[in-house]
Amino acid sequence: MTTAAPERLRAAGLRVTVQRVAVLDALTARPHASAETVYSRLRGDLSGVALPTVHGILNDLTGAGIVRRVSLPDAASALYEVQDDFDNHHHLQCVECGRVEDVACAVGEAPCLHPSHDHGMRILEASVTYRAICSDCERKK
Amino acid sequence: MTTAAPERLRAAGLRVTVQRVAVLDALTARPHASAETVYSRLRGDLSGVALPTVHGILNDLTGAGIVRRVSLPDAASALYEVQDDFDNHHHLQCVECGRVEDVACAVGEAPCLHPSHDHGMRILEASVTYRAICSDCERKK
DNA sequence: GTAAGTGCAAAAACTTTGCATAAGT
DNA sequence: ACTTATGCAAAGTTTTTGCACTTAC
Repeated sequence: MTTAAPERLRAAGLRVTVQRVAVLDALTARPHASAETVYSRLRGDLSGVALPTVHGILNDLTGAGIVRRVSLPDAASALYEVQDDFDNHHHLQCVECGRVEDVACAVGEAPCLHPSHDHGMRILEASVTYRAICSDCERKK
Repeated sequence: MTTAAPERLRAAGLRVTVQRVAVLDALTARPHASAETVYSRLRGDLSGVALPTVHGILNDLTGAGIVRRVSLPDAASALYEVQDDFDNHHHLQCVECGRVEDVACAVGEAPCLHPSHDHGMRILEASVTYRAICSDCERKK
């Protein structure tokens, strides 16, 4: 069961504002959204939200660990998704249309993979990205 | 054994220019470089290279499969490295200083991992990124 | 000689910064 | 009340686009 937005914010020690709740709800409804995408969704519900504010909120939420920032090779901008601590998944992206799908990770806990040599670094997490071509794009070629 | 830059370009059907050779050589000498980094290295050897040209060259080389574009979560810009078809490696990045290290992949051929569900997509490649903290940065804290 | 690549300037896209105003606790 | 967040404008970065000029084949 997913925890509601206000509780998540309070638990992280952040103030509960309509904007933050709206961003979290928008991301919960549709993950893998860019700041721009979230912004355009909010414009329907909230009167005067500004794009820089959305960036600021996403940064705050990312810093608090509520949201995860995902950098995919075939996306122009950073994508965001709500962080479910117990759901360590990975991403599958179509190199043509940029569509993103979640893929369950075989191992339950993060980091789910271990490098052969750690170069003296302490591993925080492993993320796997699959570059692929979706059936729709394959057909168009 | 690595193939020399001009041969690589010709093999890919690209014209051999001093700029392209210089970019390839710079990337071979030091991988994980951004367009800006490559640009600043070229300024020493070549007279009038422009940053937009470096971007253009990197795009051409990436399109031809000679160079690989790497999007890491803790790097502001895209990084590039020469594509060695028989060396399928992954990346380990320090979240503090952004340092990048290569990690050999257990399996020799790409894609070295397979998603549990492919969502109807044809997988092209899998890339693994480890977020970590290097010993230098750990000490500074 | 013809097609392709480069140089540079200008612009586009994404994100951050700064400060007055507004809202949360 | 006090502190923190938002709105907006302006600026900073990274990357792309356009076109005259040059170079590779």
